[in-house]
Amino acid sequence: MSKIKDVAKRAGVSAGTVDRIIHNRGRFSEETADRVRKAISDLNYKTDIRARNFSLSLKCRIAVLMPFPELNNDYWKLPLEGMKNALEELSASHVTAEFFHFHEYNHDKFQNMIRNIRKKQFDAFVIAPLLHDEILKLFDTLFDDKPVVFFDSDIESSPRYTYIGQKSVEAGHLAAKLMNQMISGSDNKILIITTDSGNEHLTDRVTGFLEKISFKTETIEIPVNPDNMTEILEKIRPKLGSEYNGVYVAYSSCHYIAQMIEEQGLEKKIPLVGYDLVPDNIMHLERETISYILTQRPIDQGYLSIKTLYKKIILGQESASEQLMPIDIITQENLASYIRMREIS
Amino acid sequence: MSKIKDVAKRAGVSAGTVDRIIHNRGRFSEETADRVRKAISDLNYKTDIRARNFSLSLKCRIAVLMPFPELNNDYWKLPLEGMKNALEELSASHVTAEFFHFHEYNHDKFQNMIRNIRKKQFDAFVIAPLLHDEILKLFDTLFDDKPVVFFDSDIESSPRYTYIGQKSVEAGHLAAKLMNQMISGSDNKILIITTDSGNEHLTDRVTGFLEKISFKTETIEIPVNPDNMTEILEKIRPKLGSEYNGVYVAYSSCHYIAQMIEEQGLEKKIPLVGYDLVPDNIMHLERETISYILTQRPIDQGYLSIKTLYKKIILGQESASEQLMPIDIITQENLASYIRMREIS
DNA sequence: AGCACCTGCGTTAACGTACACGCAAATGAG
DNA sequence: CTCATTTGCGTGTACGTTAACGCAGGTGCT
Repeated sequence: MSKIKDVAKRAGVSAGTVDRIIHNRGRFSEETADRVRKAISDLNYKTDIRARNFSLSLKCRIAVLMPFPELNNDYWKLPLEGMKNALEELSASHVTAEFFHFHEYNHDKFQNMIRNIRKKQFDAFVIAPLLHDEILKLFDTLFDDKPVVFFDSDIESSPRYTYIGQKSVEAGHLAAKLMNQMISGSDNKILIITTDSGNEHLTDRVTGFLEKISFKTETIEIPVNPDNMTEILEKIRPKLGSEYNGVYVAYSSCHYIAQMIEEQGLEKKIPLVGYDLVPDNIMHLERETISYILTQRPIDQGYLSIKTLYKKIILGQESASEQLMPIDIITQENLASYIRMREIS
Repeated sequence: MSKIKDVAKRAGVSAGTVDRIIHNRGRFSEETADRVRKAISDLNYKTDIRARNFSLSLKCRIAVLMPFPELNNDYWKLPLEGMKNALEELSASHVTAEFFHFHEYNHDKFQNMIRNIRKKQFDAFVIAPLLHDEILKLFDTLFDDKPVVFFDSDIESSPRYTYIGQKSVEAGHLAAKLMNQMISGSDNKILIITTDSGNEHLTDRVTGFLEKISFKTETIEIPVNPDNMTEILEKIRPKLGSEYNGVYVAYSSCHYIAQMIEEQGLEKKIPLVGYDLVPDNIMHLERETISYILTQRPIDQGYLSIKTLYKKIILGQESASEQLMPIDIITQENLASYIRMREIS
């Protein structure tokens, strides 16, 4: 391995000059630059990243903007867990993060949070961009040219660095295939449950499902923060097993239905497909009141978000502009193996 | 962040002494050691890993011992791919590997390979320990105290550092559940295909399957390197769809059966469950002649094998002694998302 | 007592890069 | 022709840890 001094000697200049030419800073003549560049390629010089890191003692201070972890049936705890894993792994590399949480529908508090972020210095951002418009405005006023990673959902029109996430239409297709397979006979009806949040993932998961399902369907939209949840559920209860022969829940609230199925003594008789390995869903998978849970690796999404910024800022390695997770099928039989995996990090 | 000199000052000694005490090397008195340890905890001193790496300029030269990549229907290309990804990511950290491939049943050539390995210097080993006894002998004569990672299968009695792999009985259970779900009626028979290799994973996958399958079964053992493969297949062909109502292949050769199913025009009529995303299986998944493929993330196994050694040798971070992969269910609908994932890293 | 050896610890160079500083030569303005 | 400014490049130091080296004082042996 040749060093910067070797290059300098070969080009007949000093190490300082080589450094200036490599980083295109300070002043130098084009002729020397050519000689130096030739020497670099002759010797196959690569700057020693360890010495570089040591010398620069780069820091990577990340601000994470995402909903409160306990929202959506603890869903947001999952990417959070992945981020914490990455941060621990990289703690020695001076990668740190500060977390800023918000409610999806409280714009005032969001603005307040942004004011807090402005008071501090960050080198990069990880964001679940649920509040499209608010986030877009920040590119001019807050992010400057600092790298921004979106996870969970994307704003394609934005100058973000990378999106780490999911393809939800495909997930809907898969859910429909599993449902089709579990139900025999033709005169059946599937209940689809979603919310009125306007969340793109949810509409995509429903659209995909409808494209491939072989049975009649009926869709119920549950409000985001329902004050009358029991009432809604009670309307569904009597129809389970009679009118509805299967249930598809497009988000993490699947366990509510599982609970009712269990109370009605209909386990294993009503196929139930939902999303996300949140604690209540795990419990019902174990009892087989939920047939299948689909996930797009939220823990990995969190992990990769931090890791991607580390690679860019500390190692100077670029990543793909889109990193899409596979759709995992989880059922009673492989659940344990998934939960074990979490402990690996 | 306090530095080693701060600790030294506080304990009234020099930096060299602190270093010796931290690493428990050289000579020092217990009294000074106590003072220094107190100073370390008072100041919450952590050795700066970047400075440490820079100073030591640690190298991690890994020898990888595994079957030739093209064996088992290209199966071994998968962990190999994961290792190459890790090596590229870590190239800047002076992690390098040399690959030594063997045939599972050629002991002479294996010994020859070992002689070649002895000629060079390695800091760590990654091994698919298919030849149990041969590998066990190497702990005394080759590995010394260097860390050894086993992947794919394990030798629990050995002093290896970590095992990265699979739980195959569970995979068999899952395969049976999927098969049960795809077949209605009761008077059915499932064909089970395995080999006579004695490979533990295969027997476990069959055992697990038998524990949970609801139908009659018949098992055919195909020799490892069959000279009469066509003959064997032709015996099966006429029974497909008549005698056998489903096929379970416990290893990566599933595509042979898929091919026959296609030729007989029995697509989607005969459920077929197999293992591993090798190219031929991918093709048949797309055509839906294979219903489900199960995998235990061989690419990740390779990736983690290298990464684990990097963490230990370069970062000084220990890993769990067993890292088990989840069992992934792959079908036509989520296949694309899995293949996309490969390109992330 | 004399000598060899051991113990505990301080000193120092080395690792390779980045960057601030400043000198000398070249250039330009008047 | 002089002085100020710009250009091109060399010098030197900092970054924090490691580990070789060696010194001073103590211990043990003959």
